[in-house]
Amino acid sequence: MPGGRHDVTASAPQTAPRKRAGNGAAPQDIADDIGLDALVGHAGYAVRRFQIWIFQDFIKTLGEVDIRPTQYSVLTLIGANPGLSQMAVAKRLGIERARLVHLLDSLELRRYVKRVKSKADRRSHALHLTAQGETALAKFKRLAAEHERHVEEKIGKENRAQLLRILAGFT
Amino acid sequence: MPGGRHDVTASAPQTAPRKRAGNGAAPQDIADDIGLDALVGHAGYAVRRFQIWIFQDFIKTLGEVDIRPTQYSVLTLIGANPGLSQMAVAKRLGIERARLVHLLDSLELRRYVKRVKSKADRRSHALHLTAQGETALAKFKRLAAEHERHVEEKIGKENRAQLLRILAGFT
DNA sequence: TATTGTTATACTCTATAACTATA
DNA sequence: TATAGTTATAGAGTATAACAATA
Repeated sequence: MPGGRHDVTASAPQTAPRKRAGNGAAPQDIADDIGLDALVGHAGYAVRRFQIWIFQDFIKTLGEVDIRPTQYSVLTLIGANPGLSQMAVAKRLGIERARLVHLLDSLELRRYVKRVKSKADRRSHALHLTAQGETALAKFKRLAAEHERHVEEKIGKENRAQLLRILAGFT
Repeated sequence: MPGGRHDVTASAPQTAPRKRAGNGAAPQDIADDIGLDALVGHAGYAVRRFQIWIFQDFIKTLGEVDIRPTQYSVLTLIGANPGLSQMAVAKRLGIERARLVHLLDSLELRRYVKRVKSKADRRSHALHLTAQGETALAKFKRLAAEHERHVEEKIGKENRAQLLRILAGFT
């Protein structure tokens, strides 16, 4: 990528913000003084930019184990609620059930998850982590916690807590 | 859509939050008591879910004019900075320049934008709104402001302001 | 009839690479 | 040689529709 804003290479800039004051999150590394007009007042714009940054840091931090945010959320949910059906997981995480099929295919191939035929309802599968999946998830959680520290370094501990409080209703 | 969490049909629930206390953003309409475990502590998860909600409300609110968030951001940026090159717009908004080509193709087809050959650098195009584009953008901004009010109703005026402050560095 | 998992298709978005015309 | 715009391709992700097995 040609040195764009999506660059996550420097994960903790915290060292003295330049130009526009702010909280340590410095977007304008290079001098482009282009006004955003109405965009600065739109929550969606800021949220989207932040979400891109945060996902890229997550992907990078968990790069060594090749786990992406959605895969992590699926594994965590199954780990905390063994026996869930695919529909239940899809609904809880807001993933299309058609897409979950492929996500689980790949997680099953990697031996993290197994589909067990449900006896109660023979249409559905009960989802479980394998022993290997449990071990792996523990490591993923440690890396995810590291990613979370990057977020703190980026926006500040207090602001991160505020954010979680404000958005708690959407989880 | 089978009544999922992505449902944006009821845009302003504000009327008495049920179950988990919170700020009016109610995710658990139906009784599924599935624990999220580590996910509740991850800013990225909450931010992603919120971003999906906010974009869907934007798309719905600007549905009558068929303008999506990215198109709106491009039009707004050009409107505020006439003569920008495609590279400048792409960099400022964090869009791949390859993708911007198609975005501009469609906006040019709809007569909102025109590409003018730059005399200074004959490789680049100076981007401008057409008269029609100016008029249309004014309407888009009114609708976007309406969308922004939906956000306020959803998370609260104070929280929205906090959010903008916390994420100001990412715009 | 309705639901679960599945397959398939289309469209959006991201990430690259390569080409052209300029610089 | 480097850059601006373009074209093309591959991979996620989203949104649908339809089908088989089962309820």
